[in-house]
Amino acid sequence: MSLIDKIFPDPLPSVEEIEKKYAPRALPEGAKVTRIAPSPTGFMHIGGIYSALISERIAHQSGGVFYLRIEDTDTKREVEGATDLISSSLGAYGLAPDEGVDVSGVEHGNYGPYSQSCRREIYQAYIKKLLEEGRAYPCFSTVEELERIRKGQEVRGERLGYYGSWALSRGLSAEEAEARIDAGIPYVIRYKSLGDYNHKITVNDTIKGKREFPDNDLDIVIMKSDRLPTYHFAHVVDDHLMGTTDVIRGDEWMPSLPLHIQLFREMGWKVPRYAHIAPIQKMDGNSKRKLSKRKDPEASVTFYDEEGYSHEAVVEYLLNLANSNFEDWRKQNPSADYHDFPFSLKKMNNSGALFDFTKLNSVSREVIGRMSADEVFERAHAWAKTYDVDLAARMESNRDYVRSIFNIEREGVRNVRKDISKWSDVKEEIRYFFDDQFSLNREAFESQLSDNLRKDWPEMVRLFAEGYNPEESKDEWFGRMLEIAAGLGYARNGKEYKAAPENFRGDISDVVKVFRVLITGKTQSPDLYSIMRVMGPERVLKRVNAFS
RNA sequence: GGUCCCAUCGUCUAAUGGUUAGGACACCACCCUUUCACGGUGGCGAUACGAGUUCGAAUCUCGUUGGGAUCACCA
Repeated sequence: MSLIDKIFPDPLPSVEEIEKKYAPRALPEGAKVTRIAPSPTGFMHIGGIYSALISERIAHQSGGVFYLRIEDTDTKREVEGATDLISSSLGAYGLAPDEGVDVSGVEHGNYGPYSQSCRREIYQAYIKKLLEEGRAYPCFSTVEELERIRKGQEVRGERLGYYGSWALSRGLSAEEAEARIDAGIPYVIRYKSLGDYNHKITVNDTIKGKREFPDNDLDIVIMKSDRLPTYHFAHVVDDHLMGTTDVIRGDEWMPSLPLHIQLFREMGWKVPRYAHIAPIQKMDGNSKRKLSKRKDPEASVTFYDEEGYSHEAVVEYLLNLANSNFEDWRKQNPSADYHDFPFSLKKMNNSGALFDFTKLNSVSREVIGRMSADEVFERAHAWAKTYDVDLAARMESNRDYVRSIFNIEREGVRNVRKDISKWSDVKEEIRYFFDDQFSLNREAFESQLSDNLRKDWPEMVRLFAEGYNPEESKDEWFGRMLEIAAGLGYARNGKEYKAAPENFRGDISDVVKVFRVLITGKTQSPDLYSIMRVMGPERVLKRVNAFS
């Protein structure tokens, strides 16, 4: 039995068979095939959505295909249910792939299987071929040995890695290798690199542009001792077979680009276009770092769900981060679908951007500002059902009431009020409309008033209650406010007051403030007249007369 | 340490050798106004530093400084 038979004793498909099965895709000219290839670690990073969004746009904008491939070759890190999380997150953000595993766990597409753990034989077939051609070899170095090599390189000031004379197993004879396999010594398969470190290769990245690197001369591991491929090898095999035209991935892969290109050429395959995207970062002290799974809650997509950021808002924010001209486009096309925005990889910046909550909130307020009251209700309610059941119940039993609260300064208004940036804001926004959640004591009330107001409010309240007509129009209501103001020595408007403050006890805004605080408990609220109409006369009078 | 990369307002960025260095978010002021908000107008605010090339540099070159990525049987 030869060395190769000892490594692969079981029958493997031939590479010809495999190639035949994965026929080139019949796609129109210019159509791009992209993928999102996450590891099922049980964590969905916002950067994953970012990269998926970019890949999805590039594919679908060109009439191509966007697919999902699960990179589960690291069995140690794998977490159960992780694939579901990936599929459902993509689905939720409107990024459902054309091929790959969907939310219900069913696989679609003709280029599968789309989980690397199910493609073991495919990788092995190609590794076997490499072995037969003498382009790969088994390596028996232990971790300790590797560590020793590294130390040796360090003390000599030499470059780190498994290459040249440091590549101990490279020169092993077939007999020696067989003997070790027979002895049950664990091994990996390494690619025998022919690259010359002193030779520079140039790569052309769609985002980063032309880059020069020393060629790869490292004999990297292509098959681990668990007989699964490493990322490097799986990437090359899969993206070839699955017909990826544009590999869009995080720029932490940039340094291994010479290796990947070398591998593509070794296999005799067309090298895809590469686009490396810079990570979303965060300020940590004086330096920037990637959004961290451990330290930053906002790194996880679940955070946005919990906070109640709408998916559109997150998408628009991300789009904005990727192509800063998106916001100009949005201004020009306020009601257009974001899918109509011409996304461009070239417009992406090649250093990472800092995540900015303030901007996210702003984008988000705009997004919600575009929604109808019904939409706001439905969306907020859907969120509340999972994240705030009390709120959900309240909304359900007061459907029309809450809907009309949402409609204050919304539909039919020139400029929509924008005070909700996420669904978790809703609770606070509607709280004071409910008697059981509204409480205001005299002290709290008076503490928000000026000295003059503290003296005058009982009279204001008396006058208000006296003339209150629940059916009055906004103008009538305001007319009465003006009368009350004038009668008590308050200016009719701020201008008048400012011109001669010594002549007045305050201005109309002070008068309104008394009622605003009585009715809402706050000095800030939407249009008071609308609030009163929504609340109804009973509630209004009760609150206005609370301390009289 | 080796390799590679990056550097414009606080943040995201525009300006591909000639602009009063533009916009958005945030902040401030004013206007509108029934407080707040929305909206409108304006303001604050940047080419990291040092040389060089050029009539002219944010832009090209070199250096300095600062920052990032990577150097696994992880992806």
